[in-house]
Amino acid sequence: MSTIKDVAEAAGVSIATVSRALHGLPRVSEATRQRVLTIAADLQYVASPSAAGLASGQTMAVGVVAPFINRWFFAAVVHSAEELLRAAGYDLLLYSLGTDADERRRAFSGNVLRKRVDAVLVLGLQPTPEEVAALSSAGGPVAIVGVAVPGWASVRIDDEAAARTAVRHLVDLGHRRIGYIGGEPHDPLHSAAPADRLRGYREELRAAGIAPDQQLEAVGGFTVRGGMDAMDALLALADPPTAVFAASDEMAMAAIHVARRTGMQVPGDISVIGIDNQEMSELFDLTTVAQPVDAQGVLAAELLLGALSEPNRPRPSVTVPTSLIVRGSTAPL
Amino acid sequence: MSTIKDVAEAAGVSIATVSRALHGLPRVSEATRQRVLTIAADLQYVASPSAAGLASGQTMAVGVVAPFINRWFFAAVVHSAEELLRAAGYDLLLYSLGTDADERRRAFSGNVLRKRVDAVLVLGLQPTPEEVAALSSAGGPVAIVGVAVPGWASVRIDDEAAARTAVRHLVDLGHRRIGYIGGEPHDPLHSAAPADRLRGYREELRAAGIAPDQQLEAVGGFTVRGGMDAMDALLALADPPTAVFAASDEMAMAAIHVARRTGMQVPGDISVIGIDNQEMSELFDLTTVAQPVDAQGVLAAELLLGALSEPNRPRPSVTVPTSLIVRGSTAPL
DNA sequence: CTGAAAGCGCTTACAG
DNA sequence: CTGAAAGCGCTTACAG
Repeated sequence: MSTIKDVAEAAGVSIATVSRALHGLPRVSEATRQRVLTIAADLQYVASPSAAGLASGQTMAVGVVAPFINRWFFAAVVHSAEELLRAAGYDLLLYSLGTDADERRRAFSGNVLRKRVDAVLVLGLQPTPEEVAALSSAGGPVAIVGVAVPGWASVRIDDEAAARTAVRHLVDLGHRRIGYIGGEPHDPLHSAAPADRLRGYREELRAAGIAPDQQLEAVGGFTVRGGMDAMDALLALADPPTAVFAASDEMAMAAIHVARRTGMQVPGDISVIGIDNQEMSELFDLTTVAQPVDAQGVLAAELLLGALSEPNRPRPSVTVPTSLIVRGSTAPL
Repeated sequence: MSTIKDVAEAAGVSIATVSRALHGLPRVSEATRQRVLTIAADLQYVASPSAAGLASGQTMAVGVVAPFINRWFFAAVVHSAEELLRAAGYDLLLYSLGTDADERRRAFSGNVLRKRVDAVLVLGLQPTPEEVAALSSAGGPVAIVGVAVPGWASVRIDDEAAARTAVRHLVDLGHRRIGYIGGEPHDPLHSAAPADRLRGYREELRAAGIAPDQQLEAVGGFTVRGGMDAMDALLALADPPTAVFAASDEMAMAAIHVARRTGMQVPGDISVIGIDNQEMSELFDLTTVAQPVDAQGVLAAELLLGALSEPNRPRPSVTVPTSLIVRGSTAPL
């Protein structure tokens, strides 16, 4: 495990020169730089991140804060953001919060992240004003995916518009009794998307002259299990819906499964539409509103890297477009 | 952003005493300890990981090396391992390798991880002997999920046995012409499971007196897209299979979709079985060999923490059981 | 029980 | 173009 001193001795220069050469700084002769580079490679020298971080004040790490890493959207975004971040020399520190409020407080307190990372990427969480203040005071730039936060760079889809697109599609097919499968009413994670999607659902119904009916709004919690339970509840209604809009593809697929298990035809007896367009959706022949997930990860990484290199640059708020993908799970009433 | 000096001054003690008090070390009076703790909390003091790491030689971080973080198995294992690791005070550094050979070499070189993390958790990769040597020489303990490596703690299922269970189920139903959908023949990631599952498939066929037929072995690459293509190929055979064993649920679901799209009934015309038992599988009424994914993540974390606290303890190799889950995608010939 | 001091391995003005 | 030296914020023997 060689240190900078080993490299310096082998090269016959000071450790300061080694440091400069390795960082591509000026004030090192080309000949010296080459010699140092060669020797460093020979010795398999890698600077100690702890020492470099202590001396420079930079950790060269980015914290990724998400509710769950094992959910399609978050995993996909992290995956596509990682490549850029790593190429820029940053390591990724993972903080998946689960539903633990304490864990969340810790991650957002700023004190933990402040000394560990240079920047933070927040996924799918709606931070409270206190959390925004705490994380912002940590000093480093923050980028957030899924919701716009003043002062932070953000990337998201227009959740309300996406929901309206989905409902509009069902309305256009002649449906009037349209169910909704969404998130928890009191989401401990304060995710942003669910509330916007619910609002979009209601708005588009109203725009079509349909009065929203609370009975038609079921809780799916963005899980397969929850989606099944929600669909069970909707089908048990005295006056069940003829179409269902689920706020995620996973819940939509669960809904289709439940409908079929009950002996109903999809879309013959009931139409189902989701949001996401994930890999599996094609297998269910699911009509859905597609959101570009790779693009969101890449954009978030780019915004973060931009903020890191130009701290005073304004922090953009980017909205990426969604698009209706009509497959076979929806049909005219 | 308070430092240990701020705490020391406020408490009227030396920084050495603050450090001891905060770490729960002996040789600090209870009264002093309490005072320091209170003041540290007031000041929201958190020790700088860089400084602590440089001084102590411990990073309090664990590196997670996996091919893809956005695949069901890896995401689920990371998720369940994270909780324990974090509770023990370790941060998680994510290294997802993709298919980039250079990136893989870097992660496995030992030099990168050595100075960044105290231990490494490898997921679903079959390291070469050189990689084992390199990572082992880094000094810290390594745990690996998905394959046994001498000298490393490991957690896995018996992939060959799981495959045999799946094939045996089909054979018991009377099938003789059984297709296989598996990984790439020349997997750049050297994943371990695919080869073992293929071997199990062939072995069980032989045990049933059936000669393996290369034509029935299709490449699905563990993706939905690949699974669909593989099934297309199998169904296009002059003498197509009456049953298909896919090495993952995702590929199995893709196979079912393709069969149905072709107008076939599942399981009426063709039976399909997978491995995993992930959340979605119930939606496809998929018969599968279940593997306990949470347990694997938890066990891997425990083995790693155990090795961290007792470096000389032997490194166990744990095999967790799989079980056949019979649903509705398989039927007698 | 407590403190002074060395040292961890770098980066970065400052001199030359 | 290069080096000596200070300093980053801790931990940890060593004294007392």
